[in-house]
Amino acid sequence: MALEHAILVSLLEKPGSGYELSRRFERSIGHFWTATHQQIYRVLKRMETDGWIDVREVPQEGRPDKKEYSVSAAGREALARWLHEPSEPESIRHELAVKIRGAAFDDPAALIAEVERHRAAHSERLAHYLAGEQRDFTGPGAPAGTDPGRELQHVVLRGGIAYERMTLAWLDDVLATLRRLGDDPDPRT
Amino acid sequence: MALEHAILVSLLEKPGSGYELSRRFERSIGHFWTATHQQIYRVLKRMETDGWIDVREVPQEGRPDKKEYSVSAAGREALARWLHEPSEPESIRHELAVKIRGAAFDDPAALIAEVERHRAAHSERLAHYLAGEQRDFTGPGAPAGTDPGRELQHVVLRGGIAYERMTLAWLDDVLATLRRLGDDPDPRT
DNA sequence: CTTGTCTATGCAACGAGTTGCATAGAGCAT
DNA sequence: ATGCTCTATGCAACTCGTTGCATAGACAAG
Repeated sequence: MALEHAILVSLLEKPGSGYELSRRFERSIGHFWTATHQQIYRVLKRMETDGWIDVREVPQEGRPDKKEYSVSAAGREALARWLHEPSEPESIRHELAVKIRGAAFDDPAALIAEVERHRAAHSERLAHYLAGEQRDFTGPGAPAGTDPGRELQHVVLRGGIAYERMTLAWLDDVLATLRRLGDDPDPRT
Repeated sequence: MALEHAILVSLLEKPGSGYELSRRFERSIGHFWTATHQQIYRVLKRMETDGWIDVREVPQEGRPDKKEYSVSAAGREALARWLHEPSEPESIRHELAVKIRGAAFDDPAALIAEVERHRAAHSERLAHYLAGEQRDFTGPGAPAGTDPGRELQHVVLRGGIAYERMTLAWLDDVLATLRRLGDDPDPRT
């Protein structure tokens, strides 16, 4: 039930259309919350009905018109209410972990390529986060000053970076374990 | 679409009833995959229809009878097929991250108690994982030997431990940031 | 003897999330 | 002309996941 609130935060950071939101959810926000354009359009409609957001038709040249959404006073209140509610610590759903335990009943070595694929994807994500951090926060061209919004965006990004680094180290551990089991499936023979 | 496969892995590790599975999903398996008993009963029924698992009525004393499920040959094949399919790297859904970015439009200091609650929960989980690791893998009473299944369970557990340690460090970073913003909301005043 | 807890299974309804498809204007390449 | 990609929005159908409720036997506490 947090997609509404993720959209509110994103629209407060910068108003935009459903399409633009879906692009943002592929990028910065998507690092910690994903959503398809379908979900976004449907939820935007409900939020509009509930009076959480205002719409403005924006005619454009060279491309279809868009509906630009921005957060209303009622939307800000809804966000504040949610921020003050307690929430549950996240439960992880790691498909790869299921596969690793499942590999005990199949060929562990067959998983190596799959784990390497995941490792490459996480490595790419880390590089992407680090580039974003340089660009927006720590690099020479990054804006100076102590804007609370920027500080908070930065600490969330640092979380993403820490997550990817931890995951890379763990996947190396997994690969070493799988290779060990492949080399030496049964030391008694 | 991995709940079926998580159940297959769990039943291969040890056959059991829907109730027992739901307990396991609260514990070891729940560390990387969660499910309520409702979901488990529904999926078990479908898996039985599909011939992936066999049932055995087990009369019990002092408690209601149970249906013990075990994986059939077709179930093992289904698991093997899934293991050889590529899967997408996980997308995280971190509600707390949304709240942290949202705090820029509310009072950042008001989030401190919430973050501390999460920190305590993760700290408890870490202690729980470490106790399990001692008991089952690294402690003096732990079984010796190089069973591939145990090795793989251990590497998954190490992943959980790494995740909780990383999360605790990040939450400390978040707390420091929130406190800094609270002490010094606007240095120009 | 009633209340509460634990084991054990399940239905019904709802909400969240995914997938496939459709439309439509603009620009670009062949 | 035709097909391809990008922006922009949306419907319909489906699966996944959660919540509330119901049943029922055994046991323990008051």
